Amino acid sequence: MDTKEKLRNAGLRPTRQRMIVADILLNGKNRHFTAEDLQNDIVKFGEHMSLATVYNCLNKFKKVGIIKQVESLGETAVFDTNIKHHHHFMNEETGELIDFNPEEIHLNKLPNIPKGYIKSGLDVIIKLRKKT
Amino acid sequence: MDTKEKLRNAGLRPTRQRMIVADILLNGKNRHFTAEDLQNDIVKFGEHMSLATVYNCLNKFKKVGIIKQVESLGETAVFDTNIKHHHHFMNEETGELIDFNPEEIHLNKLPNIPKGYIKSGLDVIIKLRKKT
DNA sequence: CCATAGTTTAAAACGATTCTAAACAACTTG
DNA sequence: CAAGTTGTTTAGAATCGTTTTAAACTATGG
Repeated sequence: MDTKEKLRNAGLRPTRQRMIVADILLNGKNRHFTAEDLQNDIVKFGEHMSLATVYNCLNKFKKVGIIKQVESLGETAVFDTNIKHHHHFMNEETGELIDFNPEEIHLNKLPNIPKGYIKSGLDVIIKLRKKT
Repeated sequence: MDTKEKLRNAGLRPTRQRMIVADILLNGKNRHFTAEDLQNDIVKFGEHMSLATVYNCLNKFKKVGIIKQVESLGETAVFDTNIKHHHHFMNEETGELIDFNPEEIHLNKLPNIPKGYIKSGLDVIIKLRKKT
């Protein structure tokens, strides 16, 4: 399936800019990147695109599920008076956090730590929605 | 132990502003809050403080371990071409991410979901440091 | 008290992201 | 394929959260 078709299947107009981005991103290899990373890649690719367009494009791709955005707890810093190690429930709609203790979760198999690294922490976020 | 002593024990000068913040935060009840939330509380408390000071203060408190900042993956949006459900290793020093599959982690006990909510997701972040 | 080093502040600077509004390009219809 | 509609791109401005600047201020140790 070529890029144009991929975009159409996703319900997106195959514009010049989206084709470029799709060609760079959807080559089978997975990657993590910021909007600026991608803009740099676009330049290396011999093209140019305004950062606003990069964002537009990524947000559309995200909306139709071609890519994901890595989970983060939003853009503003949240502080916590609970200094014991603990995990969080997060209300997806509001961003509101609720603590839970590490004893309430049991992890008995953990992935192998990549070579050359040691584990320095582990955080679990359980996302919640209001029951309807 | 009074507030002044608490701050001194932590190695911080007990300034007027820090006393106010400590009095508001360290009352035994845990809470999540942003810098702006706290500034509003300070106003309700009948005091005033510039937002820069609120940030300074929270960052110092964080540094000495009186409070924590809720984990987040930094301030810039990170996108991911891997759209399957997966978790992340994160290099704490660089922010670099590495995926791992959900099968590589076994969660056999999960905390009770708060009343009125349903679980809509679960993310694990394992933080890494370079082995020395 | 004095001197020093640390702290507070308003205002400016900053970096990431979104918005604006105008030019433009893709799609639909006839 | 022409014309009109609708969606997209863009530069530049705007916004938001946070940090820096530089000057006034304050806690601390002698």
